[in-house]
Amino acid sequence: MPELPEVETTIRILKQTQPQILKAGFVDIWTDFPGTVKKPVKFNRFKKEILAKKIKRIWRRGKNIIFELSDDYSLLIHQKLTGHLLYGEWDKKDRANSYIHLKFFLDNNEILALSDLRKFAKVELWKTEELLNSKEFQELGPDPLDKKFTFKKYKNLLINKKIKIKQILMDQKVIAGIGNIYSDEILWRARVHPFRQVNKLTEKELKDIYKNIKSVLVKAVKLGGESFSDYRNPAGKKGFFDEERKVYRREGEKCPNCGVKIKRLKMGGRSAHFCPFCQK
DNA sequence: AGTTGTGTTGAAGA
DNA sequence: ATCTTCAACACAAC
Repeated sequence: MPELPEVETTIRILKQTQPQILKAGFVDIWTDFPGTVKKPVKFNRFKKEILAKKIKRIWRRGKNIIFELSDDYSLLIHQKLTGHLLYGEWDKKDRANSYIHLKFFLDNNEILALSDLRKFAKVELWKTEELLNSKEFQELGPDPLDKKFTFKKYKNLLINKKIKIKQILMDQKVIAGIGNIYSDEILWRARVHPFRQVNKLTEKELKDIYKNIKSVLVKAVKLGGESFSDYRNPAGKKGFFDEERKVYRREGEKCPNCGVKIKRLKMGGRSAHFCPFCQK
Protein backbone atom coordinates (compact mmCIF):
# COMPACT_ATOMS: atom_id res chain seq x y z
CA MET A 1 0.00 0.00 0.00
CA PRO A 2 1.58 3.26 -0.97
CA GLU A 3 1.73 5.42 2.15
CA LEU A 4 4.00 8.43 2.70
CA PRO A 5 7.34 6.54 2.40
CA GLU A 6 6.31 4.85 -0.85
CA VAL A 7 5.03 8.10 -2.34
CA GLU A 8 8.24 9.88 -1.28
CA THR A 9 10.32 7.07 -2.81
CA THR A 10 8.35 7.38 -6.04
CA ILE A 11 8.95 11.10 -6.45
CA ARG A 12 12.62 10.87 -5.41
CA ILE A 13 13.31 8.24 -8.03
CA LEU A 14 11.33 10.06 -10.71
CA LYS A 15 13.37 13.19 -10.04
CA GLN A 16 16.63 11.21 -10.41
CA THR A 17 15.65 9.56 -13.69
CA GLN A 18 17.97 9.54 -16.64
CA PRO A 19 16.77 10.56 -19.17
CA GLN A 20 15.12 13.20 -17.13
CA ILE A 21 11.38 13.17 -16.74
CA LEU A 22 11.51 16.81 -15.71
CA LYS A 23 10.83 19.13 -18.64
CA ALA A 24 9.39 16.29 -20.72
CA GLY A 25 6.14 16.98 -22.59
CA PHE A 26 3.10 14.78 -23.16
CA VAL A 27 2.65 13.57 -26.76
CA ASP A 28 0.04 10.82 -26.36
CA ILE A 29 -1.97 8.86 -23.80
CA TRP A 30 -3.29 5.31 -23.82
CA THR A 31 -5.74 3.61 -21.50
CA ASP A 32 -7.85 0.47 -21.26
CA PHE A 33 -9.66 1.82 -18.22
CA PRO A 34 -10.66 5.48 -18.62
CA GLY A 35 -12.35 5.34 -15.20
CA THR A 36 -8.96 5.98 -13.55
CA VAL A 37 -9.16 9.56 -14.79
CA LYS A 38 -11.68 11.39 -12.62
CA LYS A 39 -11.08 14.95 -13.82
CA PRO A 40 -12.02 16.03 -16.40
CA VAL A 41 -14.67 13.31 -16.37
CA LYS A 42 -14.46 12.70 -20.12
CA PHE A 43 -11.21 10.94 -21.00
CA ASN A 44 -10.95 12.60 -24.41
CA ARG A 45 -11.18 15.99 -22.77
CA PHE A 46 -8.40 15.00 -20.34
CA LYS A 47 -6.26 13.85 -23.23
CA LYS A 48 -6.85 17.00 -25.24
CA GLU A 49 -6.00 19.24 -22.27
CA ILE A 50 -2.80 17.50 -21.20
CA LEU A 51 -1.18 17.05 -24.63
CA ALA A 52 1.69 19.47 -25.31
CA LYS A 53 1.98 20.38 -21.63
CA LYS A 54 5.36 19.89 -19.97
CA ILE A 55 6.38 18.62 -16.55
CA LYS A 56 7.93 21.41 -14.50
CA ARG A 57 8.13 19.98 -10.98
CA ILE A 58 7.27 16.79 -9.09
CA TRP A 59 6.18 16.97 -5.47
CA ARG A 60 4.04 15.31 -2.84
CA ARG A 61 1.26 16.30 -0.46
CA GLY A 62 0.44 13.48 1.94
CA LYS A 63 -0.05 10.44 -0.28
CA ASN A 64 -0.78 12.54 -3.39
CA ILE A 65 1.78 12.81 -6.18
CA ILE A 66 1.61 16.11 -8.05
CA PHE A 67 3.20 16.86 -11.41
CA GLU A 68 3.23 20.62 -11.81
CA LEU A 69 2.81 21.32 -15.52
CA SER A 70 3.19 24.25 -17.88
CA ASP A 71 0.26 26.69 -18.37
CA ASP A 72 -0.47 26.57 -14.60
CA TYR A 73 -1.88 23.05 -14.67
CA SER A 74 -1.20 20.24 -12.21
CA LEU A 75 -1.59 16.49 -12.68
CA LEU A 76 -2.56 14.74 -9.46
CA ILE A 77 -2.08 11.01 -8.99
CA HIS A 78 -3.25 9.11 -5.93
CA GLN A 79 -2.11 5.50 -5.99
CA LYS A 80 -4.69 4.34 -3.41
CA LEU A 81 -4.20 0.62 -2.60
CA THR A 82 -2.36 -1.03 -5.45
CA GLY A 83 -1.27 1.71 -7.84
CA HIS A 84 2.31 2.56 -8.68
CA LEU A 85 4.09 4.58 -11.36
CA LEU A 86 6.66 3.09 -13.70
CA TYR A 87 9.17 4.94 -15.85
CA GLY A 88 11.96 4.00 -18.25
CA GLU A 89 13.28 0.43 -18.22
CA TRP A 90 11.17 -1.02 -15.44
CA ASP A 91 11.34 -4.61 -14.26
CA LYS A 92 8.83 -6.53 -16.36
CA LYS A 93 9.48 -9.94 -14.79
CA ASP A 94 7.57 -8.93 -11.67
CA ARG A 95 3.84 -9.52 -12.07
CA ALA A 96 3.08 -6.57 -9.78
CA ASN A 97 4.19 -4.35 -12.69
CA SER A 98 1.90 -5.92 -15.24
CA TYR A 99 -1.43 -4.27 -14.40
CA ILE A 100 -0.89 -1.23 -16.57
CA HIS A 101 -4.10 0.63 -17.38
CA LEU A 102 -2.71 4.06 -18.25
CA LYS A 103 0.34 5.19 -20.22
CA PHE A 104 1.68 8.69 -20.83
CA PHE A 105 3.94 8.90 -23.87
CA LEU A 106 6.52 11.65 -23.45
CA ASP A 107 8.49 13.69 -25.99
CA ASN A 108 11.78 12.23 -24.67
CA ASN A 109 10.60 8.88 -26.04
CA GLU A 110 9.95 7.51 -22.55
CA ILE A 111 6.72 6.21 -21.04
CA LEU A 112 5.23 7.01 -17.65
CA ALA A 113 2.86 4.16 -16.81
CA LEU A 114 0.41 3.48 -14.00
CA SER A 115 0.13 -0.14 -12.90
CA ASP A 116 -2.90 -0.66 -10.69
CA LEU A 117 -4.24 -4.13 -9.96
CA ARG A 118 -7.46 -3.10 -8.25
CA LYS A 119 -8.13 0.06 -10.27
CA PHE A 120 -8.72 2.28 -7.24
CA ALA A 121 -6.06 4.83 -8.19
CA LYS A 122 -7.19 8.26 -9.32
CA VAL A 123 -5.74 10.69 -11.84
CA GLU A 124 -6.91 14.29 -12.04
CA LEU A 125 -5.93 17.31 -14.10
CA TRP A 126 -6.40 20.63 -12.29
CA LYS A 127 -5.61 24.26 -12.72
CA THR A 128 -2.88 24.52 -10.09
CA GLU A 129 -4.57 27.31 -8.16
CA GLU A 130 -7.87 25.41 -8.03
CA LEU A 131 -6.09 22.32 -6.75
CA LEU A 132 -4.29 24.25 -4.02
CA ASN A 133 -7.57 25.87 -2.97
CA SER A 134 -9.66 22.72 -3.29
CA LYS A 135 -11.49 21.31 -0.27
CA GLU A 136 -9.69 17.97 -0.48
CA PHE A 137 -6.32 19.73 -0.43
CA GLN A 138 -7.14 22.38 2.15
CA GLU A 139 -8.44 19.79 4.57
CA LEU A 140 -5.29 17.67 4.55
CA GLY A 141 -3.37 17.69 7.82
CA PRO A 142 0.32 18.61 8.15
CA ASP A 143 3.09 16.47 6.75
CA PRO A 144 4.68 14.45 9.57
CA LEU A 145 8.20 14.85 8.12
CA ASP A 146 7.87 18.64 7.88
CA LYS A 147 10.12 20.51 10.35
CA LYS A 148 7.07 22.61 11.21
CA PHE A 149 5.31 19.47 12.48
CA THR A 150 6.46 20.04 16.06
CA PHE A 151 5.44 18.11 19.16
CA LYS A 152 3.36 21.09 20.21
CA LYS A 153 1.42 21.16 16.92
CA TYR A 154 0.91 17.41 17.02
CA LYS A 155 -0.37 17.59 20.58
CA ASN A 156 -2.84 20.33 19.65
CA LEU A 157 -4.23 18.15 16.88
CA LEU A 158 -4.78 15.24 19.24
CA ILE A 159 -5.93 17.05 22.35
CA ASN A 160 -9.22 15.87 23.88
CA LYS A 161 -10.00 13.57 20.96
CA LYS A 162 -12.20 10.65 21.98
CA ILE A 163 -11.00 8.41 19.23
CA LYS A 164 -8.67 5.45 19.07
CA ILE A 165 -5.02 6.35 18.57
CA LYS A 166 -4.60 4.15 15.50
CA GLN A 167 -7.60 5.74 13.82
CA ILE A 168 -6.37 9.27 14.38
CA LEU A 169 -2.90 8.42 13.07
CA MET A 170 -4.52 7.26 9.83
CA ASP A 171 -6.85 10.28 9.55
CA GLN A 172 -5.50 12.31 6.64
CA LYS A 173 -7.23 15.43 7.95
CA VAL A 174 -5.12 15.21 11.13
CA ILE A 175 -1.77 13.99 9.77
CA ALA A 176 -1.24 13.41 6.03
CA GLY A 177 0.53 10.27 4.91
CA ILE A 178 0.12 7.46 7.45
CA GLY A 179 -1.93 4.34 6.64
CA ASN A 180 -2.45 0.88 8.05
CA ILE A 181 1.09 -0.46 7.84
CA TYR A 182 2.93 2.46 9.39
CA SER A 183 0.33 3.15 12.10
CA ASP A 184 0.78 -0.44 13.34
CA GLU A 185 4.58 -0.15 13.15
CA ILE A 186 4.65 3.23 14.93
CA LEU A 187 2.45 2.04 17.79
CA TRP A 188 4.43 -1.17 18.32
CA ARG A 189 7.62 0.85 18.68
CA ALA A 190 5.91 3.34 20.99
CA ARG A 191 4.49 0.41 22.99
CA VAL A 192 0.98 1.85 22.85
CA HIS A 193 -2.09 -0.31 22.23
CA PRO A 194 -3.86 0.70 18.97
CA PHE A 195 -7.29 0.81 20.66
CA ARG A 196 -6.31 3.34 23.35
CA GLN A 197 -8.40 6.52 23.43
CA VAL A 198 -6.28 9.54 22.53
CA ASN A 199 -7.52 11.67 25.48
CA LYS A 200 -6.43 9.00 27.95
CA LEU A 201 -2.81 8.81 26.76
CA THR A 202 -0.08 10.11 29.05
CA GLU A 203 2.36 12.85 28.06
CA LYS A 204 5.11 10.24 27.76
CA GLU A 205 3.02 7.99 25.53
CA LEU A 206 2.12 10.92 23.28
CA LYS A 207 5.78 11.85 23.04
CA ASP A 208 6.84 8.27 22.27
CA ILE A 209 4.28 8.07 19.48
CA TYR A 210 5.42 11.43 18.10
CA LYS A 211 9.08 10.37 18.05
CA ASN A 212 8.23 7.10 16.35
CA ILE A 213 6.08 8.76 13.69
CA LYS A 214 9.21 10.62 12.62
CA SER A 215 11.70 7.78 13.03
CA VAL A 216 9.63 5.04 11.39
CA LEU A 217 8.77 7.19 8.38
CA VAL A 218 12.36 8.41 7.97
CA LYS A 219 13.65 4.84 8.14
CA ALA A 220 11.02 3.63 5.67
CA VAL A 221 11.98 6.35 3.19
CA LYS A 222 15.67 5.38 3.54
CA LEU A 223 14.76 1.76 2.80
CA GLY A 224 12.75 2.73 -0.29
CA GLY A 225 9.37 1.87 1.23
CA GLU A 226 7.62 -1.42 1.76
CA SER A 227 6.83 -3.96 -0.96
CA PHE A 228 5.12 -6.66 1.03
CA SER A 229 2.19 -6.30 -1.33
CA ASP A 230 2.01 -4.51 -4.68
CA TYR A 231 4.12 -1.41 -4.30
CA ARG A 232 7.15 -1.06 -6.58
CA ASN A 233 9.27 2.02 -7.30
CA PRO A 234 9.31 3.65 -10.79
CA ALA A 235 12.04 1.19 -11.87
CA GLY A 236 9.66 -1.62 -10.89
CA LYS A 237 11.85 -2.64 -7.94
CA LYS A 238 10.88 -3.53 -4.38
CA GLY A 239 11.61 -1.46 -1.29
CA PHE A 240 13.28 -2.96 1.77
CA PHE A 241 11.12 -1.89 4.72
CA ASP A 242 10.07 -5.53 5.03
CA GLU A 243 13.20 -6.11 7.14
CA GLU A 244 11.84 -3.60 9.62
CA ARG A 245 8.24 -4.85 9.60
CA LYS A 246 7.65 -6.01 13.17
CA VAL A 247 3.88 -6.51 13.47
CA TYR A 248 1.94 -5.64 10.32
CA ARG A 249 0.58 -8.89 8.81
CA ARG A 250 2.45 -10.97 11.37
CA GLU A 251 -0.50 -12.35 13.33
CA GLY A 252 0.53 -15.46 15.30
CA GLU A 253 4.27 -14.78 14.95
CA LYS A 254 6.38 -13.98 17.99
CA CYS A 255 6.81 -10.36 19.04
CA PRO A 256 10.50 -9.52 18.36
CA ASN A 257 10.62 -7.80 21.73
CA CYS A 258 9.00 -10.27 24.16
CA GLY A 259 8.11 -13.42 22.22
CA VAL A 260 4.36 -13.24 22.86
CA LYS A 261 2.22 -13.94 19.78
CA ILE A 262 1.20 -10.93 17.67
CA LYS A 263 -2.55 -10.34 17.72
CA ARG A 264 -4.85 -9.00 15.03
CA LEU A 265 -8.11 -7.25 15.80
CA LYS A 266 -10.63 -5.58 13.52
CA MET A 267 -10.92 -1.84 13.84
CA GLY A 268 -13.62 -0.45 11.60
CA GLY A 269 -13.00 -2.02 8.23
CA ARG A 270 -9.34 -2.88 8.72
CA SER A 271 -6.92 -4.90 10.79
CA ALA A 272 -4.82 -3.66 13.70
CA HIS A 273 -1.73 -5.78 14.45
CA PHE A 274 -0.04 -5.46 17.83
CA CYS A 275 1.71 -7.22 20.69
CA PRO A 276 -0.78 -7.80 23.52
CA PHE A 277 2.06 -7.88 26.08
CA CYS A 278 4.29 -4.96 25.03
CA GLN A 279 1.56 -2.55 23.96
CA LYS A 280 -0.51 -1.28 26.87
C1' DA B 1 -16.11 -23.32 -6.34
C1' DG B 2 -18.16 -19.92 -3.57
C1' DT B 3 -16.85 -16.94 0.24
C1' DT B 4 -13.76 -13.98 2.59
C1' DG B 5 -9.87 -10.79 3.28
C1' DT B 6 -7.13 -7.26 1.50
C1' DG B 7 -7.10 -1.28 2.55
C1' DT B 8 -7.73 4.17 0.61
C1' DT B 9 -10.99 7.47 0.46
C1' DG B 10 -15.39 9.57 0.48
C1' DA B 11 -20.17 9.26 1.17
C1' DA B 12 -24.11 7.95 3.71
C1' DG B 13 -26.49 6.66 7.73
C1' DA B 14 -26.89 5.97 12.89
C1' DA C 1 -18.62 14.09 17.57
C1' DT C 2 -17.83 9.51 16.67
C1' DC C 3 -19.09 5.25 14.73
C1' DT C 4 -20.33 1.93 11.11
C1' DT C 5 -21.19 0.37 6.57
C1' DC C 6 -20.66 0.52 1.82
C1' DA C 7 -18.75 1.06 -2.78
C1' DA C 8 -15.20 1.56 -6.21
C1' DC C 9 -12.25 -3.49 -7.95
C1' DA C 10 -9.30 -7.90 -8.70
C1' DC C 11 -7.19 -11.59 -6.97
C1' DA C 12 -5.23 -14.82 -3.45
C1' DA C 13 -6.38 -17.92 0.02
C1' DC C 14 -9.31 -20.79 2.29
